[in-house]
Amino acid sequence: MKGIRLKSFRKSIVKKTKPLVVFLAGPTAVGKTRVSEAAARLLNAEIISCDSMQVYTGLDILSSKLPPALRKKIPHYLIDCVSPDKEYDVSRYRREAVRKIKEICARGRVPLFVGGTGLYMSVVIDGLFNAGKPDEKVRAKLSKLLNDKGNEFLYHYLKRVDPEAAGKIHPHDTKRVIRALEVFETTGTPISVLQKQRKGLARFYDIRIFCLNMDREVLYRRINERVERMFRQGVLNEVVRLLSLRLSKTAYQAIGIRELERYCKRECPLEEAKEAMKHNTRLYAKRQLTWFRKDKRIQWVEISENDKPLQIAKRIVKEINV
RNA sequence: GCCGAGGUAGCUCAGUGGUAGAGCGCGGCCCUGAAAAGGCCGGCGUGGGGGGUCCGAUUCCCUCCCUCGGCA
Repeated sequence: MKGIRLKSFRKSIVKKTKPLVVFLAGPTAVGKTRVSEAAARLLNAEIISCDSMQVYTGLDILSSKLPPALRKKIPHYLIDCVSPDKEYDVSRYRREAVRKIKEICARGRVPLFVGGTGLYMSVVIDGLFNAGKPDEKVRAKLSKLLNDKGNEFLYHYLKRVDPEAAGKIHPHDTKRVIRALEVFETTGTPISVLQKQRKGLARFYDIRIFCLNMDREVLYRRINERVERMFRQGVLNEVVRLLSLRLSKTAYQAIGIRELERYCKRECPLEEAKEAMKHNTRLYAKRQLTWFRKDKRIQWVEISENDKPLQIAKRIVKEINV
């Protein structure tokens, strides 16, 4: 019995010719960050953040970043790499993340992605179709069309040029209708055709995806507590500072900014803004879970609040070695 | 103790003698260059307990329990 187990263990090591890349996902406030430290140590890994808001400098409390002092022992990448007055998007994330993977693997270490932005994760793993940069001019033109003629008109336009994409997009989802039309107008090719042309990393890397999850009620309680903590740490000052800059469209959508902006403009009491932050964060966590649930490659790690980060990390590492 | 108001979804409340809705909350889902964004779908219920009238009660009557307000 022991011999067999040892044999298959050796075999699995020999078989692993592709470099290992690990993803640690999970809804907001589930405890990814604290587990990542322990997991990185056990795996001899370097951490690549997979979070659309932690890329921004200045969104420290809002995005619950690990303080810089605590990031020193293990290298962390793609945190604090862009100013909040700059736009950031999936494409740029993917480019930078793929570069980091190569660098880390070249050093003989393991890239460990940690974060809750599902789209960023999927784009790193499965690739992104190439449609060139977004064209603000075309976008503006299409928005104007939307304003003047309404979403049904825009949707019918899409239905004519790209029925396949139209079939997948709801007429009310104007953001996606516009994007599909933008791609068609700038490239002359329907987005539904381009979307099939993506190259993933699975051929070159041994990719393992883990998603932390816990009882929903406990998670929601933790989210509420986290928001309360943010206020004790001074989110209000942080947001006031951010609002004095010219925030980019992408940075502006972090949960907490619009809510506290309303308070600053005296449009609502502080308590209402705070409750809105809690609520929006809970909805966000729910959407994250829906996204992750869809990906059948994910290995779920059910945890309870009292589990020690090291124990959780050990469970994950054990799964990897199976 | 007496008088009044009321007990319907997780919460606030509508409504009807033919087994019930609304808002919020909650749940599920979609997603490919804005993703902490954007969009779609779902009522999730022993109608306070018991009894009576009626073909039929959440609705009418009686009783008990509970909550709130007033008087003691």
